[in-house]
Amino acid sequence: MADSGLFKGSLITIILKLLKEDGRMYGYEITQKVKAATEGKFTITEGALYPTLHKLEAQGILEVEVEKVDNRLRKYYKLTEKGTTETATKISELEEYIKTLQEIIQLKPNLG
Amino acid sequence: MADSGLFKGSLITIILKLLKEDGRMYGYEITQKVKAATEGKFTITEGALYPTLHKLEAQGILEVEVEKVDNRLRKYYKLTEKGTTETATKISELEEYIKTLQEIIQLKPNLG
DNA sequence: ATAAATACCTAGGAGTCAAAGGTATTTTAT
DNA sequence: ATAAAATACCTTTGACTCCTAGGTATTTAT
Repeated sequence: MADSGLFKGSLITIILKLLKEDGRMYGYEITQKVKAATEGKFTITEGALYPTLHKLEAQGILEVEVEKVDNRLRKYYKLTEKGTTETATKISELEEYIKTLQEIIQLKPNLG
Repeated sequence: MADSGLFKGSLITIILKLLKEDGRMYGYEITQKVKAATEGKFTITEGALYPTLHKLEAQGILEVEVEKVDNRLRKYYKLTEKGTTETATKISELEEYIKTLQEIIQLKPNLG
């Protein structure tokens, strides 16, 4: 997709997945991790990320621990119990969606 | 994704892919084909489809042939030459996107 | 006779993400 | 020493995509 942006719904699932694997992360760390893990193919912008983190926190999916490192603020996010369940759901929905999408994209011409 | 709608960008690619395989199709036919091919998992709504067809036509990606069948109007769409190129691009972009998405979703925990 | 299916359409709204701006500190390069 | 880049947070506004909900008209099934 070059730089035509993230797919609808994928942002939240990506965040949850990273938190599932890493235990806890702070916002800036998430942006860097995604960039590194995808070799720059995906970029999570801060304008999308921070509001989403706040929303997930308000929904009880994430919880926050604030820490001061080198006089700079860091807000570490991690999954709540509800968030862990939600993550599993989101990931399998995404996998299911991708599977269906691939089936369509790989449709062969009607022979005959 | 249950019925939480199509991913951003996938609608156009799906339309183009179907037209690539079928040669020409009319709007209503596209909605039925997608429903059938995905066993109801994807539904292309008419409110999304028709404006998109018009847009693609305006962009010179599709062209139209109007026919009257049983006194009912049908607008058959097919790819222009430009549309054929565009289709190839969109499909490989989508495949690339899916690949990256899967890499993220299948990330394993950092051992150690 | 009525409902469902076929076939087209649009206006308005909801939701997701990005662009572009802001603050403040620390590190690196000059 | 100074300037720039990186780290780390944030919000407002807007673009874009798709859906909801309505509409018209004909044909087929009940």
